[in-house]
Amino acid sequence: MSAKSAETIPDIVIGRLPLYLRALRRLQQDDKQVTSSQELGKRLDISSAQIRKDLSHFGGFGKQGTGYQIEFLIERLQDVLQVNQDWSVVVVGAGNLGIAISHYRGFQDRGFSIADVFDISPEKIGQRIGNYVVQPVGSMAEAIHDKGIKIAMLAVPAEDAQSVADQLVEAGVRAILNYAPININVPDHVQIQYIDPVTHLQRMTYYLEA
Amino acid sequence: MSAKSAETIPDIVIGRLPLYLRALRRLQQDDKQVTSSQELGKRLDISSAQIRKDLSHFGGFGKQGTGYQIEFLIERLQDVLQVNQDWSVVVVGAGNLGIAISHYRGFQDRGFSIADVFDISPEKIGQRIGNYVVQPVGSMAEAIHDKGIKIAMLAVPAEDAQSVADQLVEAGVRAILNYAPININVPDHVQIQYIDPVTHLQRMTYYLEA
DNA sequence: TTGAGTTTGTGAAAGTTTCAACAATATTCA
DNA sequence: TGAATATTGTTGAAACTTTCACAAACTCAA
Repeated sequence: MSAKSAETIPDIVIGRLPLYLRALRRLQQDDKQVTSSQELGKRLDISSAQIRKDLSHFGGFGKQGTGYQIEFLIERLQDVLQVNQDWSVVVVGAGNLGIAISHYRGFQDRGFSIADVFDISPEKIGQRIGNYVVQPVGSMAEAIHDKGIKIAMLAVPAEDAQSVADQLVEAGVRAILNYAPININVPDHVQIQYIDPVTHLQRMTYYLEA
Repeated sequence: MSAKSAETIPDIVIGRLPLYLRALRRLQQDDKQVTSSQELGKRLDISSAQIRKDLSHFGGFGKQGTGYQIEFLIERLQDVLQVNQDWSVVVVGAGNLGIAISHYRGFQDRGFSIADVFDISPEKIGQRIGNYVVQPVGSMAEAIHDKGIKIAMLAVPAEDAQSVADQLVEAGVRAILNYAPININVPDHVQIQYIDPVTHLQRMTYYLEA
């Protein structure tokens, strides 16, 4: 019943909230008004008890006998995750991957806008990618500082990832989504997440019959 | 000391093996011969005890007082994950994302080769993407069957993802890496993994100061 | 050869996460 | 209205995961 804002919420719970949010928005698109932990759980392949417990960390969002008002729950989750605002993000690296990221339409309506795209290579600089013009890495720190940017997506070669990450942190970035297939060390006050499709593929091949 | 091949290895352990493998290959590129659980742990931000325990599930790969022979450990992990062979993979969806995936050079030397790229839209079919020519989805099942393909990467719009996944499973695919921002239901004998950068970003914004 | 210094593999303890079950409350419909 | 049905939030137990701590085994230098 009560919001337990004093305690620390387990990170694993936080990690599921974006999945709930994504599923809820889809239900909303299908013109549904109300859902239940059971329905949501079925879609997400997560137990209904888990979903109720996760949500209960933030207060009583549901109604016994009825379930959850989708619109209301979406708003609450957006508040919790702080995606009820728009975050400006920079992309570093304008190779194939950086270009694909910069073209991706899916960030906008989920809380993120790409502000600038940077690259180190002279032949990339000045190149147009959609609405962006590739900027030199040399001007990155200033742009991040001036625009108060806190989030970066890193799409540079693995060899350069640590050094670029260091520069980003130095410039004030507090969250990095790293697409380079290498681990990066950042200070405790900086968030880091990884995207490496090959690790997912390798995790699956373990279970395949040869 | 002993390989406990009879018991089931926790999936969470399997999920870390690709990270170990990735870090080891990087150490190898730096011409290192030997490493320790401590060194690896420092790079990966995982405790050394965790790494030793994970590896011990598969047998004693290390030597007391010395550590792990990098080349040997890489081979063992590749065996365990079944990436000591090359897996043929199909890409479905030839939009921005599918094109970026098809161009990505990073699959090849980690155990995966793209065999074919499919799309449903007539204006995409026949289009060249690097070494591939986009094939119609109509011919997908036959190609998958004939080539014995077990793995697919899904880069279609969210609306189409479930239906395409169903077709893939029907055609014999046993592992799907889904880039569409939606949950998909597959039978128990089919592996599924997700890539949705926005969920990672939203997980990080929770921790940022507004 | 001996002793100091490493590092593994592992059993037991501590910590974390999931799940089952149920009282409380709401809805529906006869 | 009242019985049948649905669904939440929560408790406590079960399951799972990580960490601790140490004997055993190896290296190296004196």
